[in-house]
Parts: sequence; structure tokens; C-alpha cells
Amino acid sequence: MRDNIRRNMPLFPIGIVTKLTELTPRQIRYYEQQGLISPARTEGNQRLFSFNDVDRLLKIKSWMEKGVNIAGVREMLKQSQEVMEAKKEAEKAKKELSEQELRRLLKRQLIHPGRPGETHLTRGELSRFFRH
DNA sequence: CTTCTTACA
DNA sequence: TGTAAGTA
Repeated sequence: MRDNIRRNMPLFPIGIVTKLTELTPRQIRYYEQQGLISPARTEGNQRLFSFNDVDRLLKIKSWMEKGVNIAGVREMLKQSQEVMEAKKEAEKAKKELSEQELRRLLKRQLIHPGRPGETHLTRGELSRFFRH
């Protein structure tokens, strides 16, 4: 999950992005003006694009080539974002549930240390995590 | 030399 | 969208 940091790192100036996307600087700046992308800026006001920015531009390009206008691209991007957020919440819910189950198991072992067939948490491998 | 903004076609 | 002009 630390990959996103790298993907969002402002790395390339517009000249590189031009070669990467085959878009003209004019088009890229116009898309920014239309709110389709928000590249970072250097102290000298130079645009710096991240990998995500480039991916986004490639998507925009392919959509535009299919006849989608600026407004249409905005909707596509908005929907993509909504889908991503929905997926994140779904995974988040799953993780919370599994953690809850883990806590239940640990609690049962602590409350019923003498149950046959189970290892005591205060003995064996995990005992080093407790003060004696 | 590259990039930026603004303006006009 | 392309291009020219004047900057940074």
C-alpha cells in the first residue's frame, strides 16, 4: 500500500509527459485548465507529473479518441473514483471483521486457559510477551 | 533550451 | 487546437 506514494511522486516535466502520452503540451495544459488533472508544481511554477498523472492522461486520451468530450471525461473520472472508493470500503470492512474474529479467539483462550486440546497463551511461544 | 501564461486565428 | 510573443 506504499506504492501509491511512489505513483503520486511529482517526477516528470511536461516535455517527458508529451513523449509518454503523445499529447501536445497545449492539450495537457488545457486538460488541467478543465480540471481533468492536477499536476504538482515546482518552486518555479513548472508542472511536475506523477505516474498517476500520466496514467490519467492516457485514459483521457483514449476516451477522447473514442469521441468523448471534456464533460464526458469528467464523468468517467468521477465514476472511476467512486468505484475505487467503494472497493476500498469493502476491503476495509473485511479487514475489520477478521480482526474482530481474531480478538474473539484470543479472548476465549484467555478466559478458558484450561480447555483440553488448546495451548495456554501464558506458557509456550507467546509467554515472552507478558511480564512475569 | 524548456516551460509558462496570454491572446488570437 | 495550433501558434506567436514575452517571461522565468
